[in-house]
Amino acid sequence: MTTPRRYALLRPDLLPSLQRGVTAVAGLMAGHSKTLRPGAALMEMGEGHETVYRVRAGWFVQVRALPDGRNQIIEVFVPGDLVGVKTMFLAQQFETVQALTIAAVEHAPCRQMRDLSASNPDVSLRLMWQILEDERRLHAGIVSLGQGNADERMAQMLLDFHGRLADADLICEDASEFPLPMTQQHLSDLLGISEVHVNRVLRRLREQGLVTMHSGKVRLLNRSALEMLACPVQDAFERGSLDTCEGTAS
Amino acid sequence: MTTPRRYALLRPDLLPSLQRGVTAVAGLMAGHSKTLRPGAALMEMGEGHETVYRVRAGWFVQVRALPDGRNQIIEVFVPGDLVGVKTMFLAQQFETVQALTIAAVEHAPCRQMRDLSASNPDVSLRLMWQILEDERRLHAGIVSLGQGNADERMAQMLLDFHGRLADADLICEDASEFPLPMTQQHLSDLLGISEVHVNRVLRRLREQGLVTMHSGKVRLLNRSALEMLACPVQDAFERGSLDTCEGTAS
DNA sequence: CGTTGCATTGAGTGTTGTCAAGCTCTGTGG
DNA sequence: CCACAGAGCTTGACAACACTCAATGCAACG
Repeated sequence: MTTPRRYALLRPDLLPSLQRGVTAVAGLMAGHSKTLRPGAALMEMGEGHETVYRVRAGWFVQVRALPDGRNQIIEVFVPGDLVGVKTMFLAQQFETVQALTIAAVEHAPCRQMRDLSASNPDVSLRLMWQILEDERRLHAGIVSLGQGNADERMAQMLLDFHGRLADADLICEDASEFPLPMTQQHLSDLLGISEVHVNRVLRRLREQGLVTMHSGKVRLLNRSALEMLACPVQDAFERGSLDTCEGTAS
Repeated sequence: MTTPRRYALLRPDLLPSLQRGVTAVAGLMAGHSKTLRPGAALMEMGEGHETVYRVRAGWFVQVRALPDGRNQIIEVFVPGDLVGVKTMFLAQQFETVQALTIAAVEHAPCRQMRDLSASNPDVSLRLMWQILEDERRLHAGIVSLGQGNADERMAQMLLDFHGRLADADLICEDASEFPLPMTQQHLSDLLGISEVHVNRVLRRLREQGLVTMHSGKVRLLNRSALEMLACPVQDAFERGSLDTCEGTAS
């Protein structure tokens, strides 16, 4: 069997262990599920938590609310992601995790998961893998926020979601349309751009024939132009083998 | 015995295990050390790596180089940090880790560390803890880059380093001066601000009597004003109990 | 048919980036 | 001891990008 794209970065010899871990974690959670309405919080900032979740359906965001009313979306979770692995080890949570859509999760007690992971390296690897993936996305986010202008951030984000949904088998790899259940306000909080400017960037991309966005659906009209735009702030993994980037850079 | 501040966020019942893990990891690395000159790379982007390191002395930065010449510093490592835990599991590395100063590291083979962590939950927890700390700082970085203006980012960064050095017992908690072996170019790459603007921000802070920076030494002249400035983008842990923040916010 | 939430647009402002020059310090070689 | 070079720091002038404020459009929904 061949390595799925989502595990392309894993050391190949660890793949069997990870796959056993995925099964074991799913097994522990099987049968314990919960559904949430849009806007409902899965975890609240400032508390300790005793449960670890796996997203079965729907989208979630992890948001840091600043004392003066600003918000920063730190991560977005889609089906298949584990949520709350960190909080298995921490006494306190700094962010709120809330549903963007109608959503369903499975869950298991932290304590049980910790015990299982202590006795089963496969489970431990599964948990570690989730954190490593989170971290990879955080790195991408830092680069995007730190070095990208508004257009680059937007393009990078769109391609990132497209890739993640394809990895999770929620859309076909070469589908040009995919769901994005976020308002422009959400995008603003995710990209660190004002809401008004998000709108202007989207207009520009639309006018250039790159992307349209309507009622929660994104359509990528010119993927390669978008990749060109996002390229400077994308990591090699997302770029794939496509090295067309440094062309006419200053 | 009382919990050290650096472990304040860990679930208290895990503290003994973590401390055993720290010892076990140190034991595995004991005797294998290496020194580096400023600018030397510990790990290079694009390769696989077979070694995990622990910083014994000096500062390191993890940098993502963009194809058009821009750079983003993603993390900074100081003594006590483990470097390369991620790469124990990944086939490829996306960032370069390089020394800012003369530095010394201890190291152990990835494979050995992985085997040890599979058989010893204490070691596994020690590795996990490093990643969780990294992730906590990445979250702080995302918030700072996404929501903070140049002044806020600078203030947050200064307080962050002060706290980390104090946690690592490299300076006294209430010392007002600490080393910061970074050029303004480095700060620019870390904060996502142009080099010229970094200079302007520093001048402003100096003129307001908040901070001075000379030849790699920072002096915090008015810590509480700096905390006030950074407050919006700081997490509750860094703020401590100080809740003076939302005062006159719009 | 008004209300509500979200999207869109324009005008004006301000923070930050860019370009270009000059400065300070330090180490090196004459 | 001095001249020089190089790295890093400082400053000013100007341009660009992004933010704010404010108004309007638009669709869903009761």
